Amino acid sequence: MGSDTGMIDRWRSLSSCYHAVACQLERELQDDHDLTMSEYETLDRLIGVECEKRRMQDLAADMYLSQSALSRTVARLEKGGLVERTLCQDDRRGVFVTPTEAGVRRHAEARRTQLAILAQHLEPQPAHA
Amino acid sequence: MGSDTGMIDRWRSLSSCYHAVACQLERELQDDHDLTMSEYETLDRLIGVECEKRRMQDLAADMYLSQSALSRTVARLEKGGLVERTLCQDDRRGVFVTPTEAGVRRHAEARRTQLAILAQHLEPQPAHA
DNA sequence: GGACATTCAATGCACATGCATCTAGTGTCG
DNA sequence: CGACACTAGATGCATGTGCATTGAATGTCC
Repeated sequence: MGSDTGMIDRWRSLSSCYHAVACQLERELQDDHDLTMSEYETLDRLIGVECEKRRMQDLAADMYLSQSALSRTVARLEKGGLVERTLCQDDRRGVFVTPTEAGVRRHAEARRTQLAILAQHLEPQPAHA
Repeated sequence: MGSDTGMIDRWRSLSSCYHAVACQLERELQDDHDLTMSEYETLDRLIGVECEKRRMQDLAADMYLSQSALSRTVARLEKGGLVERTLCQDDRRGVFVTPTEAGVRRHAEARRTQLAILAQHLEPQPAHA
């Protein structure tokens, strides 16, 4: 039970740290760049990869979003002109998602906001500088 | 920029760890105890304290929930018979929230689920056993 | 005491999410 | 070829959330 409370403490600090960062990210990405955190993360996954074409499913794999949430997130990004959805010829069930030029720009801008916020919250303890 | 990517990595692992735990908590608390994670957390804050009377505002203070979300969470708990809301006599704007007997029981049951899940995810790295 | 700012909690509203379902395209086995 | 299981992604629906506002009670200043 000593270990129980230790575990709970770790969970609480993990949770509160996460929420502190997430809330601020959500707010500032929205205010300054008109992006949801999920939208930013999605763009980020699309751009941080050599091959700039990814199927929905591949995206979903390393994101915390459910399949339906991702589908709608991509729909929003497309509506905003930040990504394009194209049918996959090999397997016509699949959908390729590619960032547009505007998407790349928006991501670059938003990234600065993200870095600033992360620095603010995560910098103090440079576990492995 | 080396430090940037380190920071981003830390954020990603924080985020993915949080979501892994949170998703499972959300699901199992719901399925086994008919509780939202927020509802459980609220009960937890009410019970983990000697003085068993807390104003909404005090609750909100050490929770990640917004004021409105907390208000509705407490409303749901009350509807489910797990807490009671009573007017605060000193300051009649305030509201005291107290767990009912059923609330205490439900919390105790749910706590076992929580501990099991936390152990599963957080135990592997006993940073300070 | 009376007007005005402030605080606590509740509520209208818009929205992102997850679950379950649906549609369409693929694979498989006879 | 034809039936049936399976997979990819979209969508209906219910719900939990945050922001902005409201309503009531309190504090403050003259």
